Amino acid sequence: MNKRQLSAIETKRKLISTAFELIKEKGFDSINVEDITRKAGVAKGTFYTYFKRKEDIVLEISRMPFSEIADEIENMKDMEISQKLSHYFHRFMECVETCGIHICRQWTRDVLDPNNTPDNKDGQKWIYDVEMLKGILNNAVSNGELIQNTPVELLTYIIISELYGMMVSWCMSDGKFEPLEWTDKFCDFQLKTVLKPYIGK
Amino acid sequence: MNKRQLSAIETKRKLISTAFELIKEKGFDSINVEDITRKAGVAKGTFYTYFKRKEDIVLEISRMPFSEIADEIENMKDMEISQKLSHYFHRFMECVETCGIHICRQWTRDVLDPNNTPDNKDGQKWIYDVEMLKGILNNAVSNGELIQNTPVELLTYIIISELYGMMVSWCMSDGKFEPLEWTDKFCDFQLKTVLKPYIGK
DNA sequence: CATTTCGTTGACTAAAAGTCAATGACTTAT
DNA sequence: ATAAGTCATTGACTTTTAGTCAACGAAATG
Repeated sequence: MNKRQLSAIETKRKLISTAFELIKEKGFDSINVEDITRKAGVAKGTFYTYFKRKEDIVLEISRMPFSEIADEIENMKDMEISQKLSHYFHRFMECVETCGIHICRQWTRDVLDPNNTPDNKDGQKWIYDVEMLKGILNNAVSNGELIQNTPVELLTYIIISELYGMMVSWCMSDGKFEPLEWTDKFCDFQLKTVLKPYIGK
Repeated sequence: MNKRQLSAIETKRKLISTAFELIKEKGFDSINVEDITRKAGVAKGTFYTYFKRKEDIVLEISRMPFSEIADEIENMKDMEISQKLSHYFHRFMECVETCGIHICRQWTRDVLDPNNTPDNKDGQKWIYDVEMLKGILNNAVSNGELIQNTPVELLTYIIISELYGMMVSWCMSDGKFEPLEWTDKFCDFQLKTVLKPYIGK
């Protein structure tokens, strides 16, 4: 990797971290692209070298903390399904808290934005979550933890709904409650209930 | 009420129903304010007599179908809590289907939009839902259906999360599943589980 | 050293949201 | 009946900011 490529990566990194700070503090709509580029020390046009639309940077910002979760789950291969899912829930909400309300708000708005071009679809963490969860469940079916005719697709959507619902409610309520406290107290419980009919052996 | 006031009401009604059709068909971002006013047969400026921002009309559009639910619940005074909640879930999803994916998407985006001015806060169905649910639960506590120290506030948020999570997941998945089918199959079940520890007598 | 590549620049364009002074049909007062 | 006043309506205009692009020049290539 040569000097040019390195500085390009550095420029993009700088833009992402600057945007993270600015959005976390002031909110997405209160800042414009020039605020980001000015603070990052580059020209406005540079932003559009790395991002198609202003909105796209939020997907990248959130990808950072959330992507770690996938690796962590990967390392829990031999643990039982409820532990994996509990961990996933807990860490998801931890990331929600790390990102803060402005970024979670905007992230949700982005994913619901129909102008979000198909090229960005892979920037949608949403997709990964669906696949990751399906993987966890399918795995549990393979090794007999869950019975053969478990409705994996359906359970995936139920579980994801719960998580996203929690995040969205948190944003809507302007952060009135503690996301983590809530997950730890109630989601685990609900999780076990949803899975119970399908537990094998 | 004189002729002028009547025609003003009619103008607003026309704008709302025209916007409903247009947004349902093409999506909020694909149409502009002039598309709405042109089709409604009024000038652009008229839109801003009735709505502060383009976004505000979506809150009004969705208020129409959803507001009926409150009345229906009111008329179920003597029924038991699980029936009330089941009905609420079912009707909520019915309204989601009636509004269609474009409007549900934009509605969620609006409620999460920090530029949504405080004057509009009462246009946010969100608030009504929270209050209505709290009412149902508090009622059940009063008449002994639920035990005295039921955490009403917490349960309210859990139930709402579930509903909104379902709607948001539906929007995110581009309408891949049938909202109503889902609610009827799973939410009732989950609902009963969440309430079980607090059932009185 | 000549040539090409490509990250960077910032003035410029585009698009549509939102404004507001003027209008005239309708209401009210005399 | 007429004048005075009100207010819903109008559409040209302003504002804002996202997004474009031709030109630049430092670094890579041969």
